[in-house]
Amino acid sequence: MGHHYCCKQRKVKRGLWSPEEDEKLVRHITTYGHGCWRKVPEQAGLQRCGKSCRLRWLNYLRPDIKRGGFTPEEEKLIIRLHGVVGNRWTHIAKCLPGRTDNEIKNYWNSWIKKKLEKPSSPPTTSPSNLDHQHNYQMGCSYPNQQVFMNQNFITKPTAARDQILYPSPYPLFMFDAVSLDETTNNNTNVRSADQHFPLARSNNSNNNGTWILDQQQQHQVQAFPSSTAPFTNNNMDAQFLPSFLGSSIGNNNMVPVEVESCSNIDDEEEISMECLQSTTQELNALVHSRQAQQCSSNNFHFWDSVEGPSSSNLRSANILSSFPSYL
DNA sequence: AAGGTGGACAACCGCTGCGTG
DNA sequence: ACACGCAGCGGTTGTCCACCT
Repeated sequence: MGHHYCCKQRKVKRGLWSPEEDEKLVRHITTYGHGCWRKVPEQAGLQRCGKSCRLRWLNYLRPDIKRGGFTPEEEKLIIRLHGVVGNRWTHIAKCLPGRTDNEIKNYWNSWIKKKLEKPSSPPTTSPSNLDHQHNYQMGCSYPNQQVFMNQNFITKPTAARDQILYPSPYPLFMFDAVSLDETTNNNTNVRSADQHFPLARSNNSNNNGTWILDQQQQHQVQAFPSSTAPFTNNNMDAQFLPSFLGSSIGNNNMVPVEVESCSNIDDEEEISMECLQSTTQELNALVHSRQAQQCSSNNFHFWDSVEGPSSSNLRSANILSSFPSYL
């Protein structure tokens, strides 16, 4: 595939923008607004694609762009929000005034991801130590999904592993803390979600699917509608849950990595929590709007992608998005 | 000083979803 | 219901530059 439709019609310049081009674009947009982006290059006298103009404006020329390095607070917020929404950079960017999705994405890819993937030194599999480590594995993107793959776990039959990995009728990205805790009693390598993640299921007796965003803050989050329970232990393994820990991915692939616990993140950032709540509510709305259609057709996905067996370079293993791929 | 390497950032590409006819 | 145009999004690639050997 080639250029965008609007770029095929005429010769367009590509690559870095010159100061003159920037000036033309800024002058045009500040005077007339962007209107239809496709017409912008023509009206502004630029040999650029409208899409390119839009990107240049949004990511660089906008007057409210905040320049300079990310503050520790911003970094914490990014990590936290990424734990909720995954790679949905625009959602994260909305919570960081003056920052663009592209900037955050780049920052994440170049810095935070490395930080989170940094291998513990030296790696240890001692169960007694595991409780003090903040490790998680490939395939377990977020702290609330983490499962420690020690020898005991790896050698379990696939079904048993799935039972540990998917103990809840809820998707992994909102792990059931209760189930996890129960599992933890039998397997010390599984950590409770609420130790690491601000989302934990409410203890209310009717178990109606209400989740609490950071139990201390008591932000109520409706994660899934109470009326539907599309997943049962009987059907989830075969239909929804890939046994990605099967023979194709074995012990050798499991590289412990160290990650900062979310519990270390300051909770007093009111704006962060508001933003987090807002983002979560937005996502819940999405879930609500699509839940009936998706769940009833057994079309729910838990991962956008799973590291395949051919991958040998585990240091570069991606942080996998745990978000349902339809979101 | 010159070449190699890796990180940071900017820009591009292709896909998706939405609005409209 | 369908096709099309378009904006927006996220992944990927390209480029620049600082640092290292």
